[in-house]
Amino acid sequence: MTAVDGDQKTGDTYDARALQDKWQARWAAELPFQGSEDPGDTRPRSYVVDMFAYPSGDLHMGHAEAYAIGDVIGRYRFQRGDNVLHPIGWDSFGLPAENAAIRNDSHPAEWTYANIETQAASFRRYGIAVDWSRRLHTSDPEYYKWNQWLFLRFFERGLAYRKDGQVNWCPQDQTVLANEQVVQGRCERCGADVVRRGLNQWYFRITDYAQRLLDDMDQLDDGRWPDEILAMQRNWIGRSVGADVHFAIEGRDSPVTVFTTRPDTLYGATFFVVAADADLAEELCAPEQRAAFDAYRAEVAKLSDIERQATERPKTGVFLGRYAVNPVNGQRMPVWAADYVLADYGHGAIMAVPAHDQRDLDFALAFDLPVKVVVETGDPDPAETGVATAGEGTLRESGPLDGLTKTDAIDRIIEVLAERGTGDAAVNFRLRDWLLSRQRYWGTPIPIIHCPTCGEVPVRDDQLPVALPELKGAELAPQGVSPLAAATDWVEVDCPACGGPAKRDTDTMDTFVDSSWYFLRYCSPHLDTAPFDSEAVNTWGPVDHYIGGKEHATLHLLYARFFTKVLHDLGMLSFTEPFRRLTNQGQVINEGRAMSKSLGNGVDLGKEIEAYGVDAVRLTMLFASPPEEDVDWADVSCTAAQKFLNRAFRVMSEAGAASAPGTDAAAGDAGLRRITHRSIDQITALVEARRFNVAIARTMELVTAARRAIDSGPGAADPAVREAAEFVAVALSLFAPYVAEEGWERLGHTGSVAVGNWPEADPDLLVQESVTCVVQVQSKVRDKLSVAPDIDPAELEQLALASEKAQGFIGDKQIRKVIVRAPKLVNIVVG
RNA sequence: GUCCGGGUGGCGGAAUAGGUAGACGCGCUAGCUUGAGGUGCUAGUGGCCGUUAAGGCUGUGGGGGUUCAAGUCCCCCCUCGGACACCA
Repeated sequence: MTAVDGDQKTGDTYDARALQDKWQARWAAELPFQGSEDPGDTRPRSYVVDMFAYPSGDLHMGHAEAYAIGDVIGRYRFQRGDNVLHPIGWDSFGLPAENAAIRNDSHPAEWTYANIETQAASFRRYGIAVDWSRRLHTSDPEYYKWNQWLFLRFFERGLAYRKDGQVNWCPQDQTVLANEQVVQGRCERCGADVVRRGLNQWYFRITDYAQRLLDDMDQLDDGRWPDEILAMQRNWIGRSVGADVHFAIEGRDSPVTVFTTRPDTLYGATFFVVAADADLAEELCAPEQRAAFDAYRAEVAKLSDIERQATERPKTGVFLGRYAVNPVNGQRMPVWAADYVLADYGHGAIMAVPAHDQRDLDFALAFDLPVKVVVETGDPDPAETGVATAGEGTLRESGPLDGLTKTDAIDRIIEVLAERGTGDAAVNFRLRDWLLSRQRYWGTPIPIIHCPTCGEVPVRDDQLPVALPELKGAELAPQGVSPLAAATDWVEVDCPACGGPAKRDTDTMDTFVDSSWYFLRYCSPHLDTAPFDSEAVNTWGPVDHYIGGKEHATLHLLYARFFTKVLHDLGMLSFTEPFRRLTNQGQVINEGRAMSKSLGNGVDLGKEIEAYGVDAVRLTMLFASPPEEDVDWADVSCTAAQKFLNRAFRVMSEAGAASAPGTDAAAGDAGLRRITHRSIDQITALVEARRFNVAIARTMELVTAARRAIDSGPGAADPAVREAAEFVAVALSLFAPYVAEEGWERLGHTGSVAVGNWPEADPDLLVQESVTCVVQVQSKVRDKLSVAPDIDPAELEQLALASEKAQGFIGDKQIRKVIVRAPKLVNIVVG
């Protein structure tokens, strides 16, 4: 029984389950939430997108929170009369389906599509106002075909390429991972320790867009995206400014370049370090050091990322038996290989300045290398203290830089290097290219054919999609190479260029490719000639409001921005940023912790809905805290939400029974009307500002005011009561759509409340008859006066000074000053 | 270590062009309603002092400062959470 039992005394209550069934059927029949493509439709367009769901099972509390927030935003735009596009889809490729298929000896599609249906039914029950006709699934060939098409466009532009490299390998999932998918040395998905592996893999050249990804953030700041996300992306992109310096290496024809942010310390460089796993280290190693180097390299290769990144780990390395030459003073510097230098940042080699860089100092002290102070900072000698000095100071023992400040020295040395042709100003980014190959089955096949004579040959557009071969069960078991490799019939093809025997690429794409552009596909989800209709996308897009979790700060949200810029450059989009506004919902936790099976503190969404009804669950989530804050389910009460909804429902019912729609509100009780219009004014602003918890609080106040008017005021038949009750229905349609619909019907309306009913507040009714003015003496409140809102300041001052209570505190003290802020405050300063 | 957020009643949270701190809700207390329980309704509820009362004092992590006035602005510190983490 989902109803709250009523009895003779409490009057009408509603049965949540009956309402859910009734209105779900009505919405399904009447389709009030479709986006219109009619060019003659002049309503303003709103494009609201929730991050689509992964079909891992049924919806859980986290979905309930996120989709409730997106739904309020979408429903508000519907109420404002916009032409709203609020679509829904599924991110349906990915590992869990594959693992389930291996367990159950089935095909990943079975598990995937069954879960999608379960979730779709739950979404309908949850009452989200979406356009079901645009539904998409990324695992449909009609969708992933366009992943392949887009890949080929990237490939043509050199933005998709293959290279050998040390890649992140998850030994559990038996696949490589992008940098963004390695979280603190572990696989983002399964938590296994990631190891390094040398492999030849496909990459997207996201680094080409590093600067634009930074620059375009000025379209996203000022509260449009959370500062936190922008900061995380900025850090992830990691722009550093400094110089490239070319060092001659004895016995090598060409110099080796290093990047440094401290070129001013060049005279303090005492040794040179090459990343141990870089090809350069291999090349520079002198024969007599070969054995030591090989042994060291083998050590390094064994380390997991976790071990490698441990902060207190002592510095290790090996001398390569070679010398570099400092371009400014001819100093010979021993060349070492070490794993604290990263192969894929900068040039994979550094000049080491131990006096002014802590890592170099640690290394120097470990291997007894010289420390030379060239910036006098006033701090004690690094060689003695073990603490490098990185602050401001004055240059010394640095030739032409002597006496300069750090900042001036940086500018000067860059000039010197440039004059001599041994260096230049340079910028470096921490961002790495996006590794997109995956050695797993349930994803988009990479549409490339490898031909022994022609090399990498793209599949022709008219041959797309390259559909997945049918594999299932044990055939999908991870083996370190893609399961696709075993499908020999599928792999072995003729080369599209020369016709000779060739092989398909057997890797699939990272599923983040799918999610990098799905929000564009919604605008023309059934188009079969292009990934999306540019005109439709340019009309709807960019997404006005995007809702989803902040765990995607440096994953999906970064990739989607990158894709949008590339597609813009390809002439397919008019805009360069995909999401105008971003809201990150908080998590639903329980008893202070994330819900988890091991803690046994999970809360089942289905059971909560069963017990309290959808409306009460939605309202509870939205009222508990601001959308971006976490909600602790142990701290909230669905019962309270249920009680409030019943109160609201009774007000709507009683008003509906006592008067008819269309009643002129002007004749109604003026006091209640003022409250109603103030509510309209405030709730409008609060919803616009995404402050749903406060908007709900104001709705509660309005219900209380209407209740009072019915019970001890002008009575249920007063037109002002109807006006209040109708706005209650409209406001609740955002948060608790079922009871809002039913209440609207009780109010005598036919059709849905959900679209185009948002009222404007009447400015005349926003003016209060009287306001409370506080009278302060020495800034402490001593009296309160009821005054007209437009009271003359001089008159107010006189009233305040005349206050007996105020006089009691003034006594015989002299009045020094009177501050009047009519009509709210008067402060009398004595002394 | 660096970078972001936060610290307001017993609890979730309101209030920032500086101007009545604690809206709304939970919980709690009392009363009405009720066969009982719940629901519903009414009143109260930051702390301290005060015989109930009237009233007073105090109060937004701590300490300074600006101001007639500070939860809000400035400086210093403490603390909690998150992200990144050998990025040269």
